[in-house]
Amino acid sequence: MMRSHRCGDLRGDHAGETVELCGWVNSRRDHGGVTFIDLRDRAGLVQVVFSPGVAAEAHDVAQTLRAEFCIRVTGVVQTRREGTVNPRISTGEIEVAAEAVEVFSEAETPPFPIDGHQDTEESLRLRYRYLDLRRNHMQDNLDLRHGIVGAIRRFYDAHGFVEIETPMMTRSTPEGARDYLVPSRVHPGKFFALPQSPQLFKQLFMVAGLDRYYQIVKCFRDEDLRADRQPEFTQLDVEMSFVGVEDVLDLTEEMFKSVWAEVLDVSLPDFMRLTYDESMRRFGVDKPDVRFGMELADLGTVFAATEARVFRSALDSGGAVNSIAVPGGGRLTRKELDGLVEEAKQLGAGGLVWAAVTPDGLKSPMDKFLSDEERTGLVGASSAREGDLILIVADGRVGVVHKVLGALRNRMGERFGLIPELERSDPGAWKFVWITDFPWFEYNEEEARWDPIHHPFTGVVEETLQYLESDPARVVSKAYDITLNGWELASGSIRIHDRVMQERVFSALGITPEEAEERFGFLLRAFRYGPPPHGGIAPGIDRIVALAAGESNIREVIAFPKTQSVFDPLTGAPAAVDEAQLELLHLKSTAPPEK
RNA sequence: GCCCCAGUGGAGCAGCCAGGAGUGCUCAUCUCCCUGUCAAGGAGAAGGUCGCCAGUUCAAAUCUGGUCUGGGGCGCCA
Repeated sequence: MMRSHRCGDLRGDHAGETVELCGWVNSRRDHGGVTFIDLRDRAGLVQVVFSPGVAAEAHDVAQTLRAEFCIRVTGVVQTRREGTVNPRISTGEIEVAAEAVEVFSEAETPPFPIDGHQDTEESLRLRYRYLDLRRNHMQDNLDLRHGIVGAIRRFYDAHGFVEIETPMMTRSTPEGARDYLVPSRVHPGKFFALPQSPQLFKQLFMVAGLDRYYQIVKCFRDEDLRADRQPEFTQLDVEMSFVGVEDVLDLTEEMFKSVWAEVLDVSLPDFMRLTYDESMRRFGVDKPDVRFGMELADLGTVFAATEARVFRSALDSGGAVNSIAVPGGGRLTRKELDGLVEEAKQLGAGGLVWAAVTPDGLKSPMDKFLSDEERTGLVGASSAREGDLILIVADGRVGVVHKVLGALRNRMGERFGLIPELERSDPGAWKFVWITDFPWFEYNEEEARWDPIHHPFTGVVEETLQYLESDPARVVSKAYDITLNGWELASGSIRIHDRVMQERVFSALGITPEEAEERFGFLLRAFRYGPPPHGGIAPGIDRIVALAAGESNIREVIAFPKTQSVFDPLTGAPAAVDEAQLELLHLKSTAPPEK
């Protein structure tokens, strides 16, 4: 070994020891005589002192060192003189008196500072990701990811699960997200698809009797990116046989508790549970951030007899009038209020009615259309206090009302500082919520048909089976999500294991037996051979780690992520390929030539 | 496909609303000084086609249109 210790591991106990350290020059403080180097490795920083009187040769070399040179230092650990201790670094009680230094390699001046005192534009960080990953912060994130993945594996190992790999080159299924395709050289004109999830394979494991399966696996979806979405991402894929909804919920909750205990030393309380309906009614979204209040209020009763046209027509057409009360929102300027109206329109609302609760009563563009009872009822039902701002959305479509107010609630929560800063050691900082009883179907306006909210293999709650053909909106599924602080962390369901039942569902989805055979024939065939009752869940690893790390986007916990336009500034991928390569794959590009 | 924000020496920002010479700040870089600093300090220097293209104007970093890149969001994401 070239080194005896890691820089960041040295402590007072090491005083007197001769050590060999390898690392990068974090900073240099040259006093002409004595020269200090902060040496950095994965474990952290340590101060190295070069004194001309102690080691003249090493001191000469120290003068030539620059940021990010990779070096080895041999020296003696000594406790620092009184008054020179640095409490801001973990090794601050000691320093290393250099006796010799070896320069492994010099470094050009880096394109951005590595010592982590200022943010850098992300595209630059990604182009030089290897330098970005030199930062202790990024290394800590990757280390946390490793720790979480390890804890997950230990948990499932201890519960009798077996990790099995599934193919990366598989068959395209036209539902769901767009696929990434892999052309076949051997089969002209045919394509493999990269998996959006190993869904069908894990169900086949259950048919096979493999009982308890899990896998930590890459999945691929060709959709537009977000802070919590990358085209390739990692899932913890889990499936179990002979279980119902409660069994999966219990075990998964136990898993999260075990990971948080092991990795963050936090003992999580039992997870909150909300049905989908309750979540939508109270928070307007199916991934509620319950770290703050500002819940939606239903004003249907208040405005039951209203003359105000926007409210009247919304209620008459079977829609809803809902509000939120933004604490302290009354201080917004007219311009800011106009901005909110614009935001609401952008989100799909016809408009947004605001009403400020002032000492002189309501101040609102709607005020003249309201009766006294309505004014009182509005403030009361919205739980608004003086100084608050009530935001009201009315629409003939309840879904629009929820969507707009749900989004505004999240934005207002952030803008008005209602979301407490994450205190990672506080069990109360982690608001896990189970969302259950999802509707089975959602209406697809564009295609004028009913689509599954989860996927076509999702089980149906028996009591609602009767509506499968007559009233799809009333069918409840055996699907569930875990959300954490407003992020969807996991999705799962109990599956259909009965072939006849599965065919009935396909039929309700408008999938003919021929189409079903074409797309999922291999699953249906498998289901002829004694499939067990089964179900599972698939938490997103990138999101879990990002939340645990306190990051607001998953790129911070992925070593080599892509930009929002699906580009990797480091490698330049995606890139053009030779005509010959295309020919071999029986492909011809129709893309216009590059400028 | 759509909406919003940003792009100014190597990094991070201010300047833009209200047009008047590339003006400023912090850090980095280079030279010199300095034996206890720790985001060292002091003195000096070098470094920019204000993302790009067009328009308005006597004059554009600044106003207008377009475009590219990055970020946040809507749509999309079974």
